[in-house]
Amino acid sequence: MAGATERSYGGVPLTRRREERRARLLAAGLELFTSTGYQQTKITELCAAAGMSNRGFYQEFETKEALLLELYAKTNQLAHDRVSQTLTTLETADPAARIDVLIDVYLTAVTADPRLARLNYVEAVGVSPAVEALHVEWVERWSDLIEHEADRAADAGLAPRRDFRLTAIMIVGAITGLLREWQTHAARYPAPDIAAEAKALIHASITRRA
Amino acid sequence: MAGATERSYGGVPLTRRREERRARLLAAGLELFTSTGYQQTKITELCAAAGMSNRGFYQEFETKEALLLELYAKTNQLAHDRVSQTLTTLETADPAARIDVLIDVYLTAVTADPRLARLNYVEAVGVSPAVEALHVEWVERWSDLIEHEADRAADAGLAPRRDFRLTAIMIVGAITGLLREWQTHAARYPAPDIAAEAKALIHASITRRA
DNA sequence: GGAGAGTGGTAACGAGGATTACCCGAATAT
DNA sequence: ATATTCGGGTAATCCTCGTTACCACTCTCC
Repeated sequence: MAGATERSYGGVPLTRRREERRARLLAAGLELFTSTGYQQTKITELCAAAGMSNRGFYQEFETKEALLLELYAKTNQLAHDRVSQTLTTLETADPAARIDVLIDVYLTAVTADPRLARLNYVEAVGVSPAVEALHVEWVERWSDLIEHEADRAADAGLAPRRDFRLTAIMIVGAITGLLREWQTHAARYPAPDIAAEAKALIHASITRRA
Repeated sequence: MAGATERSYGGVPLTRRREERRARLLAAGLELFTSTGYQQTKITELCAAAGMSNRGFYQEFETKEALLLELYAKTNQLAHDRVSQTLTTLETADPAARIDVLIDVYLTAVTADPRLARLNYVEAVGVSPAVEALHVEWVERWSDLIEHEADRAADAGLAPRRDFRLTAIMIVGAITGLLREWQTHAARYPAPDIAAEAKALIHASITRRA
């Protein structure tokens, strides 16, 4: 009845083993969802790839969708953390430079592993209301960030003062769409070229006078 | 043995009835795929919505995927026809005007019914290799068209001469992504505003000097 | 008017796969 | 050392849905 103390098996405490299994399932999910496809991936396959039995899965996740949601959130969270952290170190930089860095950091994060791009921009699209809701949430978050940068640019006189909301949403959609296409041609088009296109796009959208 | 002549039932010949059923199934598919969601839609529901029995479906389509493919292709084909037809009537117009018209015609076609946007940019994403293949095919086609327009702009001295391939693909991805976001906010953002953003984006991408 | 073929609906079949009940083996505590 | 409890794997269950076999009905042609 020592419910408080943690029993360890094989010298490894419960929480650690859970973490490890969780990590292995996430890795297996990323791999299979982006090769076999999300819908086509069976729970059993997932477990096999993660080196555990069918049951192990249900110990960690409610459903396959929950695993997808976590993968999606994790990727975005990581990218967002990196971007916002980088931006705080550039507090004094000029708005144009901030935007370039923003793009670079984001693209580096999501193109480092093409599977992440495929996961986020193909496999996680239209899966379920819950996934769509999470997507919308992240679009909001990214739009806020871009809108804020656009406002800074306007303050600095680099862009006209106006409501950048729709523009920000469009930019998020555009980058998303760009990467959605990129991941099928990843071999052909290097990430830096993508970044150049994205930068041109975002600068033009914000500074346009129309 | 009058294999050539067509038997008619209820005064309606076979081919016409098939056409009508096909049309009703397509309509039901568009409706259900975009409300219930593609994956969640059962064949039985599809048939119920189309006012026919389970069997009617298999008479016209191999699988649910085939129906989706046809819907997808049809939407793109229609938009493409309109765009290319309009462009031929503008043979003499200046490149910038052609691009604006291109955007207007395309966006009008796919935003006329928000369901079309949802179908193309959400429900039909990541469904299966076949659907992805069709998507890639259409991206190619649209990219060719845009690349061609970009070359014309370059010829006219409105843009630098360069390889516009990646830019064209990006533009397709960007418009796609923009519409993917738009369809969730359709109520809030009017189509003309979207068109303005899209035009700014495409002009900037083509004329950029970097 | 009847024979025969075409058409469409109903209902049952069967596969695929998520979920869970059960059992065995491992690790602690007395 | 052994009783006790916890963790994990296997395998059966159950359910959902796509698919199709069969039947009743309608229409044409002789």
